[in-house]
This record gives sequence, C-alpha cells and structure tokens, in this order.
Amino acid sequence: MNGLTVTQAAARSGWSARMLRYLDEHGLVVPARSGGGYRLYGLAELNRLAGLRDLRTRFGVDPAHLVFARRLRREPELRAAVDGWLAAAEDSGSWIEWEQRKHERLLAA
Amino acid sequence: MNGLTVTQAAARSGWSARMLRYLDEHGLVVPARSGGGYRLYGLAELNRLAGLRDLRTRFGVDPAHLVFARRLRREPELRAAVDGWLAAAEDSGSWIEWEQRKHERLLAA
DNA sequence: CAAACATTCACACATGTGTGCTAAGGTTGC
DNA sequence: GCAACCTTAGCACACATGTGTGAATGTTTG
Repeated sequence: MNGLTVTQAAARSGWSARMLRYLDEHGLVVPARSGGGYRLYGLAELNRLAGLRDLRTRFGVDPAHLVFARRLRREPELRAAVDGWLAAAEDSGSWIEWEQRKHERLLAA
Repeated sequence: MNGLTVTQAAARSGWSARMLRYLDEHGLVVPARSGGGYRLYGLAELNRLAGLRDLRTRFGVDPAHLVFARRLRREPELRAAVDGWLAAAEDSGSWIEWEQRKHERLLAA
C-alpha cells in the first residue's frame, strides 16, 4: 500500500480530510486506491492540492470555478459560444462603464 | 427617451424584469439610462439577452459562470494559473478515469 | 396633474456549494 | 486479532446565487 492515506495527505496539504474526499468526488484531485478501497495520495496529488491552495488564496478560485474552466477546455462549442458572447459585450463598451461605476461604488462605501 | 423600458425588454427577451435588473447589477447586460434613471434597452442589449438565453439552454451556463469566464479573459495571470493546473491534472490521467467512473455511475442509476 | 410605469431596498425562499460531524461497517499492520 | 485507521451515507449548517414579491418613492407622458 504505497502512498499517503487521506488523513496523512490532509496533514501535509493543509486541507481537511473531508475536503479531500469532496475534491475526489468532483474529479479535481483523484488519488489511486488500495485493494481495500483506501485513497492513496502520491506526489502528483500533493502537488495538485498545493496548486489548488494557491489558486484559492491568490485568486479566490473555488472548486466550482475549476469545474467550469475544465468544461471550457474540453467543450470547444461551449468555449466558442462563451467567448463570442463576451467579445460582443466588450465591443459594446457597456462593460467598461459598468466597471467604472463599480469602482465609484467602492469608493463611496 | 429612446429604447425599451425594463418590462418591455423583458417581454421581448423572455427574461423577467427582475432578472434584467439582476443582470444589470452584475455587469452582464448593462442598458443605457434615461435622465431620470430608467433603464433603456436597445438592439445590442436585446441581442445579448438572446445570447444569454442560448448559452443557458444549450450549455446550462449561468450568469455566475460568465462572470468567471470574463475574469479568465481579463486576467492573464489567472488564466495562466488555471490553465496550468488543469493541464497538469489531465497529464496525470486521473481525470480520464474519473470521467469513466462517472459514466458507470450514471449507467448504474 | 394623474395614471402608468420605473427606481431602489428588503424580505423570502429554493437550490447549490463547501464544510463539519456522526454512524455503521470494512482494511491495515503489528 | 486488535487498535487504529479507512470507507460510504447521512444530517446539519452557512453562504452564495437566482428569483419572486411588496413598499416607498421618483419619472414619463398624454
């Protein structure tokens, strides 16, 4: 049985064991399994857990965001549709003005 | 006062007036305003509302997803970090197996 | 000016997501 | 074989998102 168990991986990664199971369930960090069904975390998994932590602290990216970003990578039609919509929105310029008003709101608060 | 008011635009777009205000608030479809503060929807806005509807029905894309996709476009560091993380995840292969197990689960249900 | 409509604000509720905890049962390693 | 750990399933809760509805107030237009 080679690799860390879920609580060992939790200790080394800073996530809770519960969260590791959650990430497994959602396909974001999927460890190997022992014959008896124990999760076995190796170096690759620990690195991905560290990367996740980085994404969260630096950018506020949650698991749900990554699930959607993964769809964008893997579904070209979806990517094209979303990109097209956003591009049109930028052309019209309304986004820029909205962004400015958002900053005004923040200053006023 | 040129353009449709919020309930007129709602009728023509199929969204509720409430939702149009929500989309405005989140910067996704931002109409012009009359001197007195009324929202004024023009052709560009109606088109974007139709596009939104299409994104939702074809792909299940919610407003929150678009807000994140917009961040991906506008924050190169974020895009690089997310893309790198997902690429590493794909290389390790675990995603593929997870996807297979997901299909098995669906078949079993 | 008055009727018809808009505005913002707020309460309310359903659903989804992230997280902790417990229960009942299986695995591992000494 | 036993202690220590794991598994899944479930309840519970807080927070965010999407949506309806109502109140108090302001705008438009005939």
